[in-house]
Order: sequence, then structure tokens, then C-alpha cells
Amino acid sequence: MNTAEHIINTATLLLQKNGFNAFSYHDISRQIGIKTSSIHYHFPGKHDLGKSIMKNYRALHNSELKRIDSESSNPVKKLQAFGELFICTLGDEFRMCPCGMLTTDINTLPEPIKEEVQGFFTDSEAWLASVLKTGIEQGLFSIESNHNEFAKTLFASFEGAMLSARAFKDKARLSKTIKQLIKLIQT
Amino acid sequence: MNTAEHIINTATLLLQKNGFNAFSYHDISRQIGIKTSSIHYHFPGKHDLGKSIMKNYRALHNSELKRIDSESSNPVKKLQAFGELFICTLGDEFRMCPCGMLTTDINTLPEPIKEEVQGFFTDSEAWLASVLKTGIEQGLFSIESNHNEFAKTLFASFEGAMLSARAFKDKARLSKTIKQLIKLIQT
DNA sequence: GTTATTCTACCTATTAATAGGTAGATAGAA
DNA sequence: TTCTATCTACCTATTAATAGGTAGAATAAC
Repeated sequence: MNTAEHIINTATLLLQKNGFNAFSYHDISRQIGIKTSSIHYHFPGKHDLGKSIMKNYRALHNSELKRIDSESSNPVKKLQAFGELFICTLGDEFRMCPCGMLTTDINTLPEPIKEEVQGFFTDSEAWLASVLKTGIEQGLFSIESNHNEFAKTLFASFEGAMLSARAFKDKARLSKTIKQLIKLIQT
Repeated sequence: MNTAEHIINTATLLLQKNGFNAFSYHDISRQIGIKTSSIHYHFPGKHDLGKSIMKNYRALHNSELKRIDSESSNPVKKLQAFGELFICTLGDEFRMCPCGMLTTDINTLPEPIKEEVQGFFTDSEAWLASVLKTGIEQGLFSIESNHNEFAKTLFASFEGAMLSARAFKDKARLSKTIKQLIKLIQT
């Protein structure tokens, strides 16, 4: 792993745990044994770093979605696997999704980061929408509203459940919500 | 309005817009024309201020729930009114719920604030649970899972939808999710 | 093949700005 | 007089960011 990657990984964790405005170059510097100026060499400003964090995380997330697609074609199992992704992200340290984290900070962020955050939303929503569509066609799901619209609701709910789990340091708050929502739309 | 209230109101808005670690005593001081030291007089530390913000907001929110109870006894209408509360909070400036905002910052906050944040969750969840219970008894709602558990899911989903609306500066993302979820549980 | 040059990846040292916080003076009200 | 609320005038710590320098690898010129 090269230094730039090391910085991104460390910063991603700090973002997930504390938020964008609650970690500093010094925090990263201390953790990986490198001076703050060296971080500036790789990422001139904190906003550059923020954008790189999101770009990287988004790519990782999308490759996970591809993996799920390759492992199963059952819409119900796909939704469960998607939920598992969230549970895995939360982990034992109650890490929030970087995308959700940056959304609260969105007013203090420049346009390039916003675009990346929105991109993360739309990527996931598009994937969920296609899973829902297939599920509806196969008679597995019953949703009165449009599948594209419901995909947004589903994603937002998962993000919210992550937040809730974080507030109580209670993983069940996430897993139960995922189970409930999947159950609710099943025929 | 006295100064302490003025400070709380100003700080609440700043918290809702930018997050706890993204506003300063100076920001408040500038907005209400008072020195930062005067804010320290009313709220010795930022954490004291944070706790007061949540206490105040929680009380306000609970009185809104009482108002809803007094205005209607129909569970569906109550849920809609609850949703309206969220839409109203979001407003035209896409203000996040202070509780959701502090949840992302939770790792950087002391215990007293955490308790207040969790209290906001449990207050709302308990209210939602009782509305759901009545609705189920009246045959208006159909939820396979326990109403207490589903109340948590509902609240988390609303918070998440708020986040999503904020990310896109799109109020419909919140209102549509509220509508969809209420519709989904109706018989 | 050797020399000259440029690039990479870090360093030390410092900056201007801002953070939260404190001590002590002061003016007015109870 | 004493209390309340505010002020002036600081302090210490931290922030993101920059300047300037260096060892060593890679590349180009001769």
C-alpha cells in the first residue's frame, strides 16, 4: 500500500468515526507516522482529500454491488446482501457510512465533494431500483409506489438506521430495520 | 426573548445547518451582536450549550407531539402530522434535525449530550409506537413486526430521508418517503 | 557510461487564522 | 451593596496551509 492510499484509508476511518470537521491532518499524521506537510503533498487541501475519500469509497461500494450481482440473482437475497454491506460498514466501532457523514457536513463542503456524495446516493439508488424492479416483475415484491422512488426511500432508511444504531451503540437497530423493511415489501 | 434563549436559538440553527463541530462561539457572537465571553457566561463550555440545545429542542418537539395528539385521534393523520413536523424542520434552508446532526458527531460528544440525543430518539419512538399500536388495533395498519420495533424503523427512516433531502437540496425526497412509508403500512 | 537535470516523497519550520476559554473591569438593576 | 450581564483584553492550543530544503530515484543529454 502506498502512502496516498494509506492516507485515504486512515482518513476514511476518521471521517466515519468523527466526521469531516472533527479530524485533522495532524490526526492522520500521528496515526501513520508521517508529517502533516507530507499529507499536503499528496492532497493539497482537505477538500481534495475529502473528494478522494468519497471517490475511493464510492468505487469500492460499486464493486461490492457488482460482487452481489455475481453471487446471486434472487432479488430478496440481493437486498439482504446489500443490508449486510451496511452492517459490515458499521462494524464494532459503529462507523457511519462516509456518504451519510458528509451529508451532515454538506453546507461546509465545496461542489466537487457534494457531487461525489450525491453520486454515491444515485449509484446505490439505481442499483436498488433495478433489484426492486426485477423483484416486482417476479412477483416477489409488492410496492404501490414507483420502484425508482421507493429505492430512494429504502436507501435513506438504511442510512437513517445506521445513524440510529450509532446513537445507541446498538447494532440491532440497523439489522432489525433492514429485516423489517425487506419483510414489509415482500408479497 | 432573553439572551440565553437568543443564544440557544441561534446555535440551534447553526447546528442544524452546519453541524456541532462546524460552528463556533464567534459565529453566534457575530450573529446576535454580543461578545464570545458573554456566551461563556451563559454557557460555560460548548458542551453545556450543546446539551441545552438538545434539551430545548426535545421539549419543543414533545410539545408538538402533544399538539398533534390534541388535534386528531386518527393514527394515519397523526403519522402524517409527524411527517409534516420533519418537513417543517427541513424548511427552505434544509435544516437537519439537531438530533440527527449530533448523532454523526456523537463520538466527539460527552455523555450528557449523548443522553439527550438518545432521549430525543426514545421520546419520538415511544410516541410513534403508541400511534402504531392504536392503528393496528383499529385495523388501519398492518405490520408483521412488533410495533415498538417498527417505530424505531420509522423514525430512523424519517431521519435518513431528511439527510437524503439535504444532500440533494430536494424537499421531495423527504415528503415522498414519508408518504410511501405511511402508505406501505396501511391496510 | 557518465554527467546533468528533473521528479518523488518526504522533512523542518513557520505562518495566519481560528478555536474554546478565562480574568478582571464595569455599568446597571434589585 | 450585591448580583447580573456584559464588556475588554487576553491566553493557550490547534487548525489548515505554505515556504524552503533534502536525499534519493528516475530520466535525459552528452
